[in-house]
Amino acid sequence: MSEENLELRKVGLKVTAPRLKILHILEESSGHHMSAEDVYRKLMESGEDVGIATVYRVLTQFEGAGLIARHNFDNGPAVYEVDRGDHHDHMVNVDNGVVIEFHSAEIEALQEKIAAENGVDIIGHNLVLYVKDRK
Amino acid sequence: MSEENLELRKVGLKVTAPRLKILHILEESSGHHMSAEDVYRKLMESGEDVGIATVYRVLTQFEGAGLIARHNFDNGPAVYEVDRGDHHDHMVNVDNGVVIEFHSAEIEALQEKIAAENGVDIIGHNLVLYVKDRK
DNA sequence: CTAATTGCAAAAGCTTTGCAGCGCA
DNA sequence: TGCGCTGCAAAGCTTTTGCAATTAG
Repeated sequence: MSEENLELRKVGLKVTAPRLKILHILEESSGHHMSAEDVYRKLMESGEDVGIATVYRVLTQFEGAGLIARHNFDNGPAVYEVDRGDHHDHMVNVDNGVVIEFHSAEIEALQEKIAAENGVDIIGHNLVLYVKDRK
Repeated sequence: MSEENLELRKVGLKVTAPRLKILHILEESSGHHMSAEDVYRKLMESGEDVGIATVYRVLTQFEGAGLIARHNFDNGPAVYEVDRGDHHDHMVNVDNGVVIEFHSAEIEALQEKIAAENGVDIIGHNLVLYVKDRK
């Protein structure tokens, strides 16, 4: 029984061909962020017979199960990446579309401090820096 | 000549009824964030005859002119607010939808530092904290 | 006068949903 | 076998666009 097989069982999802294929695509595209359309295109390229609706449904389930993380960069479609537990934020280079991941414990600490000052608890956050190459 | 009238001229936009009305709605709803649909609904309530397409076009123009700022909170439609030049980020209370604005010079400084470390310049950023009331 | 602006309706882009059939456990 | 899962097509929601008529400067 493969690892992906186990990952799916662990989160209570039936092990089906579409789910395995989609999870596999996301794992091998590690480093990139994939939109539902990107995943669907990859499936088509592999000659797989999976509907776009299934891609959306599976991505939503994976996200709910904590297997993947969803991000919304400004406009454009939502993108996903495998959630390795290492939280990070993103820098999007608007010149070439390259996405750099980063993490700042200091920023996170400041966020907590600000939330505390307002009497609330943070349950999630979204930080994206839009950048350009320095001339 | 009204102030709004001047604001429009200053950014090179013709002074038309739809633009004045939309700018007015945004200014009097200060504090809230308005989606295109929200603005359109207000126009309808006032018996104004403005198309939703015009609302979208005008909001886009206002944003380009720096009169207003656009935000994308997770899912849902884009929302706008008058840009008073005071940059700030947002905390969205997921329990009641309340949006709190905040600003942290420390966080901004850290962002600049991180960008510098990666050899890029920040041209914009997006920071939203999703929070809950503390129990 | 003339380019900018507008309303309408249609279309586009992304995502969700209804439904009947198929397949995992 | 039974419920979950799937593909397809249709619909939904937000936003954009083509076009002819209108209007600001």
